[in-house]
Amino acid sequence: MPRTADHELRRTQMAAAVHRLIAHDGLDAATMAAVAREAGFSVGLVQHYFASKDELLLFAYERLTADLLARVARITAEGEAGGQPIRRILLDCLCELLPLDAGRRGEHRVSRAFQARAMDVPAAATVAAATAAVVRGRVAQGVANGKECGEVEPATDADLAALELTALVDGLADHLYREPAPARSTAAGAVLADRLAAVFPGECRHYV
Amino acid sequence: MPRTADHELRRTQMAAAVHRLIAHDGLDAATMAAVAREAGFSVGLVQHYFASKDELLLFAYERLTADLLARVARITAEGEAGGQPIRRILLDCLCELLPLDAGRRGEHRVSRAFQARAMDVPAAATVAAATAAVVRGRVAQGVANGKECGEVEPATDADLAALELTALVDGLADHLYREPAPARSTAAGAVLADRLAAVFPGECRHYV
DNA sequence: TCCATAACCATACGGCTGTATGGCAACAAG
DNA sequence: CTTGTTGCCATACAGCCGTATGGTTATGGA
Repeated sequence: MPRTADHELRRTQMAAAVHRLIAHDGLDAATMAAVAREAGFSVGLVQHYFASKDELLLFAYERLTADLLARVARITAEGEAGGQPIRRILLDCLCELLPLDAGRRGEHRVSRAFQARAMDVPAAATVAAATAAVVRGRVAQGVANGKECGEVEPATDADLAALELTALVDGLADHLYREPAPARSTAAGAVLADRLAAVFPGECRHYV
Repeated sequence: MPRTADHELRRTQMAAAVHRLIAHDGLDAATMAAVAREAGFSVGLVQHYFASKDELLLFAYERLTADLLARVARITAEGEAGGQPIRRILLDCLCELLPLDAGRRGEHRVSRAFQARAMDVPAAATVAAATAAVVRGRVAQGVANGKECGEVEPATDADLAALELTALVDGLADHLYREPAPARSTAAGAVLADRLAAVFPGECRHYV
């Protein structure tokens, strides 16, 4: 066998270059030549690892959403380990989705660019829909769990509550990106906390 | 003077062509050549009315938001003329922003494409921010008016309520676009109506 | 050592882009 | 009926795009 390379590493490097380019200059800036330059490779090598530009962008999108979901999962795990009430864990998770610092602002920009692309490219639409469904499902599960432990009223519709909370955080993210003033951030946080408090009015009976 | 043409009409026709192209095939489909063909003109004529493609797209964006705001204003005027409570008027206005039929789905697609572009083009960002501010301001005004006539609790923060409602409708629009199932539409409508009922719990004392 | 094979690169190519240019046609004003 | 101006068009052009092609380099196994 000839020399070997770390395929996973290479693809990760190229996806990261795509993310950086989009975060800095938008989706149109992520050309093959620009991605290669940004990643420090030749155009030919990018072609070697991705059959087409579409495939490269799709991989970069999937990597982005996977990273985001992993972060949310980590926050959830930490909250559960720390014995936090579900309301608090969900608040942390949803706040993680807001563009509250430079890093998340960049991530939001990349995410929105791909979501716009998802309106034209079916494969990207699948990724967008799947990601949204997972997030909404996790929130719905949290609400359902809240009923078990007494944080949530039994009459609450978990799916409807999850739809409201995820839609709200999506919209707040857009507003926050347009108006990055600190006052806006605190307002958005207040709205989110208020709605979560409304859905989770009780205390977890396991800790009372 | 030589022969005259209706500048406003021509520009409107070209903006409409841009809208149709984006609604059907995305922002990248709106090339100069495609716009000219779609509008039934030559490329040179499009250049005659718009100094650059950026200017054309910006005009098309402004026209889109102006049309939308005009529709909202019309709904508001009709609701007031019909003696509807503010809660009901706001619900009609916000539902107008949801992609509930083919026409509004197309409009949503165009709007999102421009919003994505607004992340790269400052002039477009100005339009996006201004439009969002106007909508939020109108909702806040509605809440403030609701206090006057008894529909809203005096302790309600109008700006915070407006932020929540506009963010919610934005997020719901995205969810609805991804999942056009009728069940999702009714769920989104239920969430919106529920939140409006929470902000406007009272009845207008002018009609009691 | 040698060599098959994968990693990697430089470059060429056709196609499409936005814009610039030059010219023709039509109509209001004199 | 001219005439100057504007509406309108066809085409040329430079540049960038994604992709195809051919070649060079390096290395794990025989």
